[in-house]
Amino acid sequence: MSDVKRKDRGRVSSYLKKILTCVQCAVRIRASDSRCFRPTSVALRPKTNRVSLRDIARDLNVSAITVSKALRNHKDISEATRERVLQRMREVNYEPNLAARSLATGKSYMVGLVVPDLVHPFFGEIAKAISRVLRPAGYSLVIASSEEESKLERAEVEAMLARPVDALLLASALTSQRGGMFQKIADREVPLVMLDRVVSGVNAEFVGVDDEELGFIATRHLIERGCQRIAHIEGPEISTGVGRLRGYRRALEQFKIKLRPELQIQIPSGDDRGVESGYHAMQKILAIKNTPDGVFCFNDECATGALRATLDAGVRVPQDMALVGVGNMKNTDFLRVALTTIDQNSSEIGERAARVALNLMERKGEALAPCSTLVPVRLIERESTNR
Amino acid sequence: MSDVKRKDRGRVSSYLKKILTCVQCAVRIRASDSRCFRPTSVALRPKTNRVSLRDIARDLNVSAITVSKALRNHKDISEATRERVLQRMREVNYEPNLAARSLATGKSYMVGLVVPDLVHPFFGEIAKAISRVLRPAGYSLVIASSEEESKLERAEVEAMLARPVDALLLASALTSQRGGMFQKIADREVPLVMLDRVVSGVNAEFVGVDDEELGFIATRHLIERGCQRIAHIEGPEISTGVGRLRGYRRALEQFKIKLRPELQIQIPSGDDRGVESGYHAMQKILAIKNTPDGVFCFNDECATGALRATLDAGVRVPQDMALVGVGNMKNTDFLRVALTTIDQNSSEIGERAARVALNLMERKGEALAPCSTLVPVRLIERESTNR
DNA sequence: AGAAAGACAGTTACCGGTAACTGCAGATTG
DNA sequence: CAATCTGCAGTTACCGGTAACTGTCTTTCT
Repeated sequence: MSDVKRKDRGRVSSYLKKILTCVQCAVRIRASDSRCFRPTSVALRPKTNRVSLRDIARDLNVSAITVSKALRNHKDISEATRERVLQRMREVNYEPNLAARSLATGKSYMVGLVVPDLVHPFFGEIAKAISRVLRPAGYSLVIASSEEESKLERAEVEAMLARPVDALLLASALTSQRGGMFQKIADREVPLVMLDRVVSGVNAEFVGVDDEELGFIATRHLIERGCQRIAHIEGPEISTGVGRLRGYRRALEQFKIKLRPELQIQIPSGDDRGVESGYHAMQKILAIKNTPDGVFCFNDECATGALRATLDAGVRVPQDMALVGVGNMKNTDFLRVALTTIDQNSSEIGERAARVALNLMERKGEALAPCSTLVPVRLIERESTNR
Repeated sequence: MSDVKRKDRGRVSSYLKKILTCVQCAVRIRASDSRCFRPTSVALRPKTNRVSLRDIARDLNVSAITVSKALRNHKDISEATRERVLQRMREVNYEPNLAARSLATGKSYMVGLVVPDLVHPFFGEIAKAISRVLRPAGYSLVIASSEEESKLERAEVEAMLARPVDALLLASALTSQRGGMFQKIADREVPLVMLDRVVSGVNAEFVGVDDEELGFIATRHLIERGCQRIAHIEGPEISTGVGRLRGYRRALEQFKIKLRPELQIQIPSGDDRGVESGYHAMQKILAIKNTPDGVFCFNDECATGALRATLDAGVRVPQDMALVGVGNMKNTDFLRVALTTIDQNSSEIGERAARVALNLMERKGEALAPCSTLVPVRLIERESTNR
């Protein structure tokens, strides 16, 4: 009741005022002040002291769209006008406000990247490669680190969606699809590319390596080097850890080596303390009777720790113990014993992911079935398995 | 002439049309469609399928500002209305469009970070720390890598200014102030914090270490360990390189050791090929007659290369040759010979820089004189100087 | 010569928020 | 009991761009 009444009132007054306002505007336009709409109060001053498109328009006595068109090399602007506009832009150091453009066009030319750890060179390389591809296409990269925490990851992803970003690249720390984050991304129809790690139940583009194959190659290499009792320092319960474990098992199976569950030692999420975790895991492995003679380590960090533990225990590498890591981290070739490792080709991953994202952004709408892009891995043989 | 004429015409028609339009609007408002302003053509459909503030307003039969105020916990909204609004927001998964907000408020809640190399753990740590501080304050980090190229750096900085970002953190690859980039930043009055490296002639906040002090400490350590002939693998011509060199010289001077210019070998910008550069520089040093017995290396990468070259040449570390690096890179404690190094406390640098940026953003306007924030460094003694 | 097409600039109404002000009922005050 | 204050919602006019459409004037064609 009262609702209706209020509305009614509002309607009538709005009707009258609108006309009045318009008359005022027209009068002010007559005064040839293109910024006439600004209220007389101090209210809305420009918040940033940057040149706007309309400033240039006013200077040149043309309309704003003319300037806008000239800026974007739109066709129906004469060469003379365009030159005049561009000249003035240069003079006053004009730069379009991307927030405004984003609002008007619905495109922000920002791409979000969320990784579990910025410090890890693997993700650093990926970020670098992505940026290298995206930049020439006019996109900026907004990077966030989730610190391997699912809560933070969700928060960061939501912030990115709010920006909004035109596409999202995500190396997820999540072990499973929960909390509706992926649903939200899908609802917004923001192109999504999963990096390095797949999350079960999420139907999105993926770019990374075949971790099972990787685990297989690493383990087979140990077998070929004559290892009989092969342990595995196992990563966390994300797709990479699980995949590598599966590859390890498949290799043992294929070469008819009996699987001994006690030779699988799992370490927690392998960040800053990866080396330490590897050290402790290795100590456990060394304590097993009928000691293993080879270890496939989830990554180079824990392999480094494992190497240290082994040498500290007075066990020789590679003679008594062979070690393989993953990641081809810098300096792994210059540890006390150079480390055999699997190179994941991180910059290739980044590059591919960026290309996939670009494609998705361009042909948005006609959704093709999401694909996996698997980048080949490469075994790098060094001292730690050289026997 | 014709200009005036055109204007005149335009004025009159605009006057009439404006009134007509207004009448139309009022009529459509009567039809109680709050989105009445959308033209009848297919023209401007919402570009993103996300819920807007007005959608919620329509659903709840309130006005847009009411929703906006409720969202931001503005005071003059009743508890009941606020709850109703928030409830609906939750239901429809509303998230404000930050581009729109940015346009309206002039604040984007984005902070730009430009570093020379994303892969380098030093900058990775800094980025992580910055993000850790900025996130709780509601800011996102937009990161770009300049790959140590001044051209790229300028382009990235301009892209950031265009965004626009609320503040800029910059570890510049520039050796001097050229090209007006800093002028542009100053004109826009975007708070600027220089990281790690100062650029001569730029008057801005700086957060980093005292590189001269660092060089002094490193060199003094070599002297204290009994080195007599100390070489320096010198970094590029940026403030860090120059500062460390100066510290090296000051230490020699203070301890009355004659400076031999041939013992200073400069390496180019020390990125991906830092190890390699260090290797070659060390080869040159080893070829000098009256061979040095200690080397202060610009950073850990080149120290790693230097270490390798030394061992490859059959020279013992630390007995015949002591080495000091800078950066406390991961794994430098586990090279063939654990490396003595100077820790720069990168996450402290990042944290401080972020805080400085936050302060600048808050009390924008009342410009205080820019300060230098110097983070203390720490010598980490390891095997490579243990004699 | 008159009609149709083309080149080019301008008008309008947004995109989705927000600041500042206005309006109104009910409470408080002089 | 009128005047003022207060609490709460609404109106308006932006922020700085842009798409789609509308007019002119000129050129070209029939």
